[in-house]
Amino acid sequence: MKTMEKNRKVLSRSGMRATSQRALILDIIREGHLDADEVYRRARERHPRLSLSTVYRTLQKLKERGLIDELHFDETHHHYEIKQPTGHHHLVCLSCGKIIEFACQLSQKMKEDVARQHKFAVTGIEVNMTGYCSDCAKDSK
Amino acid sequence: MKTMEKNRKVLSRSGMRATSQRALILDIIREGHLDADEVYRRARERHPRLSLSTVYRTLQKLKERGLIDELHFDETHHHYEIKQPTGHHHLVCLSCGKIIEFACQLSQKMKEDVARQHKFAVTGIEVNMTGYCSDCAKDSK
DNA sequence: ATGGCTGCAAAAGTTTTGCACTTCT
DNA sequence: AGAAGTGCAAAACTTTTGCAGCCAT
Repeated sequence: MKTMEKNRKVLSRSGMRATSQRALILDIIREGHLDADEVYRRARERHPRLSLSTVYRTLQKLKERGLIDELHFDETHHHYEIKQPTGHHHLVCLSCGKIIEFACQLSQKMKEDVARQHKFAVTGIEVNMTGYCSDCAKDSK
Repeated sequence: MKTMEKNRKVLSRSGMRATSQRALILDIIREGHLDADEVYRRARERHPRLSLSTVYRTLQKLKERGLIDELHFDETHHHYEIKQPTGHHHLVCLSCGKIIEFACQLSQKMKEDVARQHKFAVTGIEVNMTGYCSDCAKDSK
């Protein structure tokens, strides 16, 4: 598998040992905005002896090294996504659970405003909106 | 206590039974952006037989009725605050943990942009920034 | 009075940790 | 070889639930 080789290189370049478990987990995170348990279940299909601890430890480490981002939706657990070059934020459909990414030029300005007004050195920003997607077209009034 | 009477009225008006536990919990949430366990600990000082289950059930119900908002910071548990008339968002200092509220006129526009571009009916928005407050003045570069 | 609420205990769900063994470099 | 990573089991932490009795309306 070509992509596995690429994943190993990404890991090495970030100063992490390139194990098969990590390459696999990285591969799976590219599939979407998954939580730890979903990563675990998908990974087990290809590597049945993988443990959930390894998933958690790997997610932690990938986050520290800046290879993935952690998302905090309205739930008791987190979701993860591959770090992307352009900043973006998320919409969560309350009906079907779909997660939609949206680009946002305003959030940059928002950061600057806050930094100026509160003398706050911003290192991260997360914007999450909830609602109903066009497919679900809820008659919520 | 005058404020307890007020809390009971708030509860009744929202169609909830006004119990002493709920009035107390509402009172304590006014103290800040607390998580369930912190609400529990503070509440026990005034009502030692209060159970943690009641705290969770009450927070759940207050959220449903729109009396409080749930915040999702970079943690495995949630925080709560009294619902306020004007929308605002939060800064979390990574050094001292302080939470700063900031008003934001841009988020309204952000919602409108998203609604238009993705045909998404927005019901909620949460903006959280992390960084370092002026007191901590980190030499993070 | 009666339906909702509470406390307690137990369970469920999520994340972390200790340790012996394995793998990467 | 040595350090870092893994699997397993157990623990820790957060939240939910069943149930008998209590309380607000």
